[in-house]
Amino acid sequence: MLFLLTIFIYCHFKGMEYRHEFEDLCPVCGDKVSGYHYGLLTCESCKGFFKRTVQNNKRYTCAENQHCKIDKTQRKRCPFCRFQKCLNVGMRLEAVRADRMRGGRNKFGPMYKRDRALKQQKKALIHISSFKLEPSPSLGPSLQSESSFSGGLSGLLPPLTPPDSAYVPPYCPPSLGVALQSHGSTFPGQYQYTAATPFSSRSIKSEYLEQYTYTPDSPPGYTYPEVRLPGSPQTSSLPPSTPPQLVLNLLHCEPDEAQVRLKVVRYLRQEEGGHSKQEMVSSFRLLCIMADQTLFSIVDWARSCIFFRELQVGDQMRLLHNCWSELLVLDHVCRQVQHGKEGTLLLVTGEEIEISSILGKAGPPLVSLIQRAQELVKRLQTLQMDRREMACFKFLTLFNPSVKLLDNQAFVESVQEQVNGALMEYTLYMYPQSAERCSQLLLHLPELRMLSTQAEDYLHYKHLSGEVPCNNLLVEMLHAKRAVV
DNA sequence: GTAGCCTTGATT
DNA sequence: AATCAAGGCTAC
Repeated sequence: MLFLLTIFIYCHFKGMEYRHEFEDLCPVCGDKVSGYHYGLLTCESCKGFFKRTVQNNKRYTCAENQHCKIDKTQRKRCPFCRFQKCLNVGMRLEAVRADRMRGGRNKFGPMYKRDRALKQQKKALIHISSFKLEPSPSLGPSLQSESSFSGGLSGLLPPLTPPDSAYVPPYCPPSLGVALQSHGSTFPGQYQYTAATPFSSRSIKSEYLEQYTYTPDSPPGYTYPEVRLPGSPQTSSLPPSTPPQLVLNLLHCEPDEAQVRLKVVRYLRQEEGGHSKQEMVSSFRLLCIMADQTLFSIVDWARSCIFFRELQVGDQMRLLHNCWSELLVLDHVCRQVQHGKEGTLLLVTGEEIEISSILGKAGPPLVSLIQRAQELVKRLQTLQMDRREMACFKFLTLFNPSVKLLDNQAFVESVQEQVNGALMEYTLYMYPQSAERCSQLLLHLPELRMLSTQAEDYLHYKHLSGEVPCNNLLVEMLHAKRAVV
């Protein structure tokens, strides 16, 4: 009986949500919608705000912690957060015309039409079956269905018991357990859209889809390629009309590179300082410390991540034990893809080193590892893999459904599926001219896995010969995995 | 700077 | 001719 009541309440709640969805409320501030503006249905004021911001290249700063609530009454208080929300819900920079031409239509016309039809369809469906738990998957995500609610994504998750943060499995190795449960080490500044970045170095070209970078400190000369040119052939079925919200959310989980860099550099200095000048810290040892610190930041990233933080600590550990080396390799590879300079490697510390200088000193196993990784980097560079796709890769790696003995296997599988779907949708949306882009990207995951296995083997070998510093997370992970397998 | 209303002009 | 999403104008 209680079960039925729960179902009823749940249905009722979902029903309310759907009703909400079709009310004409601005996804940014909740005010009344006045029409499609810059990619989606918004109110007149947010339309104007978005236009002023983009046209005048405005830069705002947030006086709080960049999480200000934006509603009708408070929308004027923090333009930074308002603009961030505009971007988050999917307002399109490229719909603001650089030439300020008035009137006419832009390329979004068909998209608006399609969205209207989709909304109608969905409305009809909900009218017919108002007690259905989930909307028909065949309808696909609506333009604004998820973005209309600040907590929209949690609605996608199955109901879960709250994570039991006090529980530590008996086999829990010390430092990972501590890292997973400590609450003082998260990065305060996660990646956020900043009002300054998208327009800082160039003007917005009307009708061109420019992909803007989210990193405040990405190399100044590096711009992402322009895709979906006006004349580019479209596939027979229209690409999705907005980027899937999930992909945007995944990117938001990314840690602040500058913070990670600072942390690692600080730790390395401390480590170097602890030794006298005579006993210089070996480069391999430094490399281990760097990797170790990177691993800590990866664990920190995972802990604060959407989906992952919903899991119980036991499952969190199992997932991390499974993929730590893959995530480390992926971190390295992604950094190189973004770095984009052939012949040099960009370290997590921000230092740039010549590959030739390493190859000269390193032994054959490390040389092979570096070369193999560089080949992967090259292939991903050719594909021009973007940051959002990289964020998806991290999640696909972390939520590996083949990990055994999980308490919540179904959840991990569902995340894998959701991210996979979102990546597919994202690539279709962003790169409609290459329908097979998603699979082209995914083809590289096995190589990533093989690389990480090779790296683990190398580390294990080095560990056995006593060259890896003790008491680090790296070794702990190495042992944990080998103990299980 | 904000936001409501006005003008414009390609598309239908 | 009607539509409607761009940019413009202006009282606040």
